[in-house]
Amino acid sequence: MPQGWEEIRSEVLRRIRVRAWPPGDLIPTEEALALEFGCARATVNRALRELAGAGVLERRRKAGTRVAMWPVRKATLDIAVIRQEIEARGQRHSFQLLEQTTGAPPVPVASRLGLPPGARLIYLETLHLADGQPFVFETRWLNPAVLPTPLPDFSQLSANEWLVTHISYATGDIAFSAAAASLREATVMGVVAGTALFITERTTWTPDAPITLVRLAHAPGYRVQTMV
Amino acid sequence: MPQGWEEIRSEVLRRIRVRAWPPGDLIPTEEALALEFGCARATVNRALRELAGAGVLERRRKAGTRVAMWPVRKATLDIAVIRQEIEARGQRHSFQLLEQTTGAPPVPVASRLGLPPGARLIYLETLHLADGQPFVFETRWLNPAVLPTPLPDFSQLSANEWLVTHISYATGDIAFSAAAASLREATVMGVVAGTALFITERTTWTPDAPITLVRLAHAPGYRVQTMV
DNA sequence: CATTCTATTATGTCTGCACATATTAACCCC
DNA sequence: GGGGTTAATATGTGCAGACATAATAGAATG
Repeated sequence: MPQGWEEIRSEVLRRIRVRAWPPGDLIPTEEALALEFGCARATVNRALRELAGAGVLERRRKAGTRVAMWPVRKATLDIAVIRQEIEARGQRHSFQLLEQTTGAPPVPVASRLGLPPGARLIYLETLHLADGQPFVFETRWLNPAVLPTPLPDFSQLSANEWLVTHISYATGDIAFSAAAASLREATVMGVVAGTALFITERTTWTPDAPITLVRLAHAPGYRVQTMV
Repeated sequence: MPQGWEEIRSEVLRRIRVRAWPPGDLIPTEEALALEFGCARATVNRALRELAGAGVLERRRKAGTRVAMWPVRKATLDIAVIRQEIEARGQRHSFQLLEQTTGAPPVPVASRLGLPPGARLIYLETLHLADGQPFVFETRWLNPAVLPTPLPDFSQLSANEWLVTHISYATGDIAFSAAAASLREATVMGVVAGTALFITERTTWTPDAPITLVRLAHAPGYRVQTMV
């Protein structure tokens, strides 16, 4: 049994769960709770702030704190480097650089990266293997402006890993979807064309320039999982 | 330009991004940073704690704070009630209860919920529509022990919504995957069998008992998106 | 040389206080 | 009653100081 702000957090959560404080209800002020729990207001604040961050409470100055009417569950996913993800499963990671070219990307790619249609980008196709079996097929458009000259050798160190270690903490967005395997994907991954694949798409930016747009097609059976 | 702990957070992040503090690097102590920024240690602590929560920093007592070597990006997804999700797109939500039976679930379902193989559960099939078009096909196993008698009328208020409003803030886990549409799913959703569907699976618990296991098969084109 | 004990150190958390800020509720005046 | 101003209030954030805790590095021991 913890004590301190974590105990207050769980006690408040307990009261919400047993519906002592039902959804939409206004709960006591920080001051009142501090008095009840015999602690400083800052401690209560810490606990309630956490719950508000998790979407359980809604807080507004002067209006007070109320139990969220529509609990927008916030699921947090850990997005790791592919090699790490495979090794965390106890498997051996390897990869093959299947293609590397330079050219003008399709219009949707350029526009998503905020580049003019004629911009020249590097295009990479990499197959990542877990214990020798296809795991992820990575297709990537990469902005050469963020790379050194001469270019890194992406057949030795995967672009995935090179970027993480050489471009620190860019921002970006991630999307998940499902798609049927294209002929190319099917061939590379050794599955029947049309197989349902789990797709991850990421766009990454520095404050100044776009870095990369990558599409990861995961082998059948892949799952992204969270503990809430 | 903010000031206070948020300014410290962005300044630290900036230094990491420009590689003044490269991955794996030990950064100054809270005390040193407090001195540099001319604020209290608590303020620095707040900023660094946020960055550690985001996976950018790794902190250990006595060992100090270092820039994460393998940035495990934490993507946060908002999981809303289906009706809300549809209405947020500016579409009209409706649903049809297609089936409601009671019986022993398949063994994998029972074991995932931690129930004995013979336990009797309620089984529901619900189709959610957006502007009259199939949006999500929901198949759900529900523990009757958490329900009142008589049972709620799930043809009037969807199980999805009933649970959210009557069972406050349970815990659980969420998984995403891709799967080919089964014959049943294809028929219900009006797609060709084998179409790649985006699947969400959720297990939900109270502290005492399992509540529900639900599988959501989303219509083609569905995406889950995050801003990091 | 290996191992256990101990002191040191950086972070984790708490307290009590203060002031800032957003927002509501009350008030006044027309 | 309507509309705009003002006061009250709950949360947001800040500070300085204190002690707790974990983990390391060094000292003492076999």
